[in-house]
Amino acid sequence: MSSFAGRMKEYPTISLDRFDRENLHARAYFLSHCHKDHMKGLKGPLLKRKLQFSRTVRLYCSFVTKELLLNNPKYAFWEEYIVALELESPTQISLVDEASGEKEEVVVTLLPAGHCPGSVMFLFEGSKGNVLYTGDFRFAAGDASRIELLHSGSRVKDIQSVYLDSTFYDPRFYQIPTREVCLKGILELVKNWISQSSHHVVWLNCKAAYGYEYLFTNLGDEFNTQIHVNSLSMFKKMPEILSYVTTDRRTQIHACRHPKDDEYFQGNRLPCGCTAADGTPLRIISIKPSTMWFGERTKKTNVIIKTGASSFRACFSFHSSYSEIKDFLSYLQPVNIYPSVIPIGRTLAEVTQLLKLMCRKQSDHSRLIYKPLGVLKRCRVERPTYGNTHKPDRCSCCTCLQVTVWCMTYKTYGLQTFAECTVRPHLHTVTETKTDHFYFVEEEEEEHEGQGDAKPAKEEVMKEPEEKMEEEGKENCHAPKWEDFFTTEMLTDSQNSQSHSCCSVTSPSRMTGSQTPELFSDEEPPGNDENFSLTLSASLSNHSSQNMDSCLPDTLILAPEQREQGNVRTSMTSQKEVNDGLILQPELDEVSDSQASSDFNIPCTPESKVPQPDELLQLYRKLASGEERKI
DNA sequence: GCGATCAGGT
DNA sequence: CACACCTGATCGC
Repeated sequence: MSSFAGRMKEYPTISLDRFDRENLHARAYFLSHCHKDHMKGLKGPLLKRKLQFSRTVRLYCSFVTKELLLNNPKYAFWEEYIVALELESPTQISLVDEASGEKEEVVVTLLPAGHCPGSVMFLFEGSKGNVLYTGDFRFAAGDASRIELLHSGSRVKDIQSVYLDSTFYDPRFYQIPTREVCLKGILELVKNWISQSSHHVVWLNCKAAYGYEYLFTNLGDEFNTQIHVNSLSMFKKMPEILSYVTTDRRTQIHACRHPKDDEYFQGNRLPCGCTAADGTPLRIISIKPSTMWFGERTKKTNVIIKTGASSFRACFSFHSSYSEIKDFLSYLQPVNIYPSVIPIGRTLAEVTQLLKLMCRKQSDHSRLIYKPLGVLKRCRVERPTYGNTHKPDRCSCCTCLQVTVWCMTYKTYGLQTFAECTVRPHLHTVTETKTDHFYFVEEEEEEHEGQGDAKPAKEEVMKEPEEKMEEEGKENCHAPKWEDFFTTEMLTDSQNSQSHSCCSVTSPSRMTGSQTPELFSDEEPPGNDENFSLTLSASLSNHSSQNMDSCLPDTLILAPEQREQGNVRTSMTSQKEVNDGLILQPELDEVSDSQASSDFNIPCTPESKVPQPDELLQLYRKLASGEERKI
């Protein structure tokens, strides 16, 4: 449940998903989706009064959210103040202080969040950088890379902060079966039951929340039926959903909920009654969608659990799992991540600490220059060596003794390239990329201010020396290992995602590798069931033992405790080595820096700042005079 | 009487 | 197996 206070550090005059307290002073409101925990204060009389006296304050949301919101009469007063925005369509919004007239412009883009109908993330782009507020979301691994508007050209945008749905950001929730797998399990369970006779019916015991609709549409398609619900009004303008629901209770699949004091519900399982129109008793099973999660080393997952003679739980999650969140964050690499939910049993400090591991490293700016180069094959060009046996590379464009370039190309995670000049550094700019080479050349201006000394011609500084790979051992011949680039914490995740890392087109459902979910599990002691259990027996397994499968030899993922212990040790070591200048850590820098490669054929990020010639000149002078650490 | 908040249940 | 929401008790205005 969201505990987000409503405001973002970068754009504090905006309020999102909270409408009380300080949020009463916002210049604009944003609603990510229509769940109550994101609507706190939305019907408050103070806010209502404020709107009546305002000419500019509006509530921005998706069209579907607007429809769902206004379906509730308590929120009807919002109608004239809501501005529905199209998905994936950047829109400029003026944030006006009505007292002073002061104005700030921000561009907002709604990105589908996969949480419930109408749910979106908000991407804000303005003077304080790019900020992503996720609302609640369920992304599968790899989904972020498919969202065009998170990219500028082929690169991921520079995200300053992510305000994150961290509901399951805890290693305990390492894996939640994919929607596809869960759906398959439910379809099979329903099929096995309702095919027995027309009096066999299924009750989907759904909470009163939006988000189950795709379950209805898939069941409807599969069994060519409609799903019985209490009301159609909220879907009246949504034909995609409307055609799958009905208020006619003569159907085999129900998602109705019990009306208050409904006599039918007393002692019965189906809220709308337990007999057919002709008086025949219905044979009812209930399926309760619930979140199920599985540990890192779990091999088998069961997406259906039998909880009683005629009751089941079915795996269903509105939120991304830990591994899905990590995949998402690894891809975006924001500078800051702020949790909007504290998982049960955790503290804010713990979650914040865990999220720090996923933030872009910000330390030691002076040593590193970030150069996003586009999409290349993974390769390491050079590894810094400080021993006597390895001769430093000489920069061929000048007297610079050593230029060390790290190249990591990894489509799923975005390209990061890092350059370090340890002696008399120059500012080099990438102008060309190839499969296994890239080139650094001097910037071409600087002519007007004459230091008069040699202006190096545009030429190659360094290529990949194939032989350098030998020192890494044979296993490193083809590509660098992830250990070389990330902390162990990140690595562990990367190991898990090796399969998708190498092929970003791989189905996201394959993210968790070898884990082949089983469809059904039985919590009941054996022998207490009716004949229906026979139809399931082939795929039943013991739920309580599911986490004991972790020792199976084909489980490749490390255990959490191993991972964490290893992480602490390795992180400390690598940090020391970084401090000692022995190992380069991948670092990112401001986007404006990245845009210096003017002849690189990927379009610039619109909001980024291209350095002016005079700024570059100053930079060069500082570098030349050995002031590199102040850059 | 109304709204906010919390606990507890599903 | 930790979603979101409802109900009821309590408190303050």
